[in-house]
Amino acid sequence: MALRVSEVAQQAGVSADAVRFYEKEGLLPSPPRSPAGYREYDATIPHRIRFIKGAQEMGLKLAEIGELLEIQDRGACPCGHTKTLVERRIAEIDAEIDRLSSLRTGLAGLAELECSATTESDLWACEAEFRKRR
Amino acid sequence: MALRVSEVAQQAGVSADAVRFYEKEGLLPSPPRSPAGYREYDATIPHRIRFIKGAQEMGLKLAEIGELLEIQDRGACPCGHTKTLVERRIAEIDAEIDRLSSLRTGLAGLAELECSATTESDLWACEAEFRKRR
DNA sequence: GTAAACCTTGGAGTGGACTCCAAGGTCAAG
DNA sequence: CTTGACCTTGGAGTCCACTCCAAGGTTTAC
Repeated sequence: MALRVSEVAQQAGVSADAVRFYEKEGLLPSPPRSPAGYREYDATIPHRIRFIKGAQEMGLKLAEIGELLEIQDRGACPCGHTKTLVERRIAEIDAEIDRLSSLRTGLAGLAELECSATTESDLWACEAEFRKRR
Repeated sequence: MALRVSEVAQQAGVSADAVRFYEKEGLLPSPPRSPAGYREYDATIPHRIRFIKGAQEMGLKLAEIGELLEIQDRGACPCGHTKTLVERRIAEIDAEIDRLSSLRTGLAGLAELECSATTESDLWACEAEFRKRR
């Protein structure tokens, strides 16, 4: 009935090492142990791990996900807190998209340059050209 | 006449530790030393460091910048190589922008949800909702 | 009975670009 | 002559989310 660490890992799509790591970091509760000391998980744990992975894909850090889970485990709804984290993350994403967009523009201009391998065109010239174009 | 490590660092806008680090990584030549063993840089080095920082801002890794500088130091024009790196980097940026954009869409939807702190709305509900919206 | 396939633990290693530290040497000013 | 600001080196620490390992114990299959 009870799931072993690698079964949980396989169901959640992560490694057994990762499951133990999440436990060590406090994202998963310490499960009961078999007489031999093996971890015995109940069937809800893979769900919890998939939540962790989902939140991670949204760009949240393990520490942040841990906070959310902690609030949740205390019986409260962490949605307000989640919203704060999500909004902060959206702001970060917007900043990052802006940064990457202007970077892309700069690089695309650089790539277009006629910078054939003749004597005077060199790396510094490329870079000087790039600077001009900003 | 010769510049000391912290003067170079200050002119280039980096730390003295970073200058020594670049030397160790092969991005800067080992400069001549004073009788006491102090590094003595010529005036072109801050320019080289600013180039490194510029290339870094474009998202190139130190190892890649090192390759470029090595070609350059051998007297060849690294522009062809640069172009390859730049084009690869543009592709990475495009992929990253796409990823962030769809992430943003998902998160924005999540943030809009009426997920007030009543009994049944919890983290898992938020997440289930998020999954539906993809 | 033995081999394969699990499980346990603690601890080290990864990448990237540094930063910080200790323990000592050097140099100019007052 | 001492204070303080520089310089040298090697090596450790940072962040993040793991992964990999060794050295052992357990369980399962044949």
